[in-house]
Amino acid sequence: MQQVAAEAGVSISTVSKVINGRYGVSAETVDHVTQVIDRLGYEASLVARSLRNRRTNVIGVLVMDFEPFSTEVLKGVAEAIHGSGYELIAYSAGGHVEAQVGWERRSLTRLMGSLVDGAVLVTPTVTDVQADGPVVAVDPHTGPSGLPSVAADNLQGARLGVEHLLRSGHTRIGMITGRSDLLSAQQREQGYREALAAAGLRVDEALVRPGGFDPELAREAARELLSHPEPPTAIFAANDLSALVTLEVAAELGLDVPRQLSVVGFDNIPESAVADPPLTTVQQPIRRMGQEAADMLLALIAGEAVADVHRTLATSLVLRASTAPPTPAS
Amino acid sequence: MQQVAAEAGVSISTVSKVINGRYGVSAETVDHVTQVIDRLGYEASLVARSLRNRRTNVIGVLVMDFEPFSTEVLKGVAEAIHGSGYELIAYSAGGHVEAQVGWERRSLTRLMGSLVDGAVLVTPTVTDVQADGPVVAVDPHTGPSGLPSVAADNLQGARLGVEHLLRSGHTRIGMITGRSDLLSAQQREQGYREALAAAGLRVDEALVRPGGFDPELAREAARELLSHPEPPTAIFAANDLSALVTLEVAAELGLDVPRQLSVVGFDNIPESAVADPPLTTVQQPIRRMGQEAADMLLALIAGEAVADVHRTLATSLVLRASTAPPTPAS
DNA sequence: TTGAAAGCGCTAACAT
DNA sequence: ATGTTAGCGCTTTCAA
Repeated sequence: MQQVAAEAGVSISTVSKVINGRYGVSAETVDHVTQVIDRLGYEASLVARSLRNRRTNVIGVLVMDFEPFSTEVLKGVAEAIHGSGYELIAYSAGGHVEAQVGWERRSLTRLMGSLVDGAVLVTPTVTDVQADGPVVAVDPHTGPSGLPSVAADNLQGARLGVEHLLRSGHTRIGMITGRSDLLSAQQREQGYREALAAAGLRVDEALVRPGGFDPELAREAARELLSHPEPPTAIFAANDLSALVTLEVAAELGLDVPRQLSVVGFDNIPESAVADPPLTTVQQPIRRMGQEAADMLLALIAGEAVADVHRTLATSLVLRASTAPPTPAS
Repeated sequence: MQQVAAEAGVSISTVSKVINGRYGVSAETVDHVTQVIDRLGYEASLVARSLRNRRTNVIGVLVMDFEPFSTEVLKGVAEAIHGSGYELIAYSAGGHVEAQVGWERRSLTRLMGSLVDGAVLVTPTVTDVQADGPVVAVDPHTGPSGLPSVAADNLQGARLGVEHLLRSGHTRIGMITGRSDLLSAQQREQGYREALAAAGLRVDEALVRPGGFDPELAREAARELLSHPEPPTAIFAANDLSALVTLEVAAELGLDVPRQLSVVGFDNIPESAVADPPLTTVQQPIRRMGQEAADMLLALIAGEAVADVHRTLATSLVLRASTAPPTPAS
């Protein structure tokens, strides 16, 4: 900015006024300074500007790490932001081990109040944060709390998946559960139990094994289920990763999917479509979640009243080739 | 920071010293201040710190928009950054129309020199930028120029795709080309021509139609090719989007793919795996490109000499169901 | 060992 | 219409 001022032969503040379109500058000066700016390819430093201004016109997406889920949310947010005049910054503290716990609060204090006018927090574990600006949580791990939030309907999704199996004629349906400290996992298990109950079926606790959203734990759980003296004819996994592992275990044991075993997952990650066989799964509308969160955030920033601060988006069943009616013979 | 200082009964500068582990503070004071910091959940503002320091320990990924390609690069960069101690910021000016041209320079001047120590520029059109820090371009549209860059081997990829068709026995192979102002598109066309030439085949210019990487143009091109009096038995499309459109046109015309027409795409976007039929295509190692770019950037920031500043990564053929030998009858 | 003061690039209130 | 000055939150001399 100094360069521009020197080059144009005016003061720094005049340049600032030109850039920000403030009154009190002659049209002539505006022209001249504008030309110099263009010639030098100057653009105000986002940082310096943020430090001085309360408003930055930037919204932030704070993530623990850039993985498939968070980047999908990011795409949704970007779509919703288009044409709003806002810029977008996605921030990850880098996923180092020490940064694990409390990354939400840390990231928030680092960016909010400067740099960003509001933030979307993706899959936070802690939601009792307070920041000096609007914050919307996407898929909070501990459920809707103080923070406005957008999440998928895990309960309904799980019922969808299990009901599909029930309709196919399965009655002995096992489940590989998720991380018990996460609300999403609890709800998926609850949906499983509710669907069975609604069908008048009793839950055989021996068929509910912990998978912890973890491939190795899930592998163990799948082995246990399939080596049960009276094994299930279908397995509902709390996430696709666990379902994919179940597919592998079934292959190891020489079980034909879907003829001898049906498998339903949850998430619909890209890998599921190209699995062998392609996985039938419950899809979360991740992009939509990002869009809704961004819409909500924009409204919050604009000071508008937001009616439903805890939104739940419907999930849907994606039918592929890992499910079929049970074979009477088996 | 004022709060912390007040709470701890010390000066602001002492707090700063504690945070940055500077010498000249008693162990006792360090302990006390650290406790207060933890209790208040304080974290230094990234912005204020950037403004003062030359070094920020943050690297930036600058994109025009958050779409599938750029987010895939982002994932690769994130992987490479893990454990390096760097934080990651991805920035998009928002994709508004006025920001279209020259977004690379603008973003760069906005963020570099403050906020980020170095940047990865994704698919820039302009590469003659100069910033006061290292910059690496991923898949620059105009080819390797001044900027260090990482790109896929478009030439080799195109040959791979066309050679697959040739090996299957096709001799009448059409092409839907890409945006002629983009190097990647030019190279893909060149690869097509070279592969045919290497097979001793002459290129029938009537079978090379412009698709511009645009669905509508591509649709038109596909229609022209397939309504040719002597239509090709196979089509190589410059990108998956065009190939997918070609599949649609073939279906409209009642052509069976791959029995009556083989189609090969380029990119391997997720949609291609679930197309009908699943598309055989040339895959770009997008994640790897992000990783390589990040590795290079890190080395550049560390002041290390980087031998190969223009890297080209090999592409590979993904065989799916849209190709087959030509039917002698047709 | 600690604190006071200057300054990073910018904007806004104020003075000319 | 233009320039001067203070200060955003932080780090870093430098002095106490």
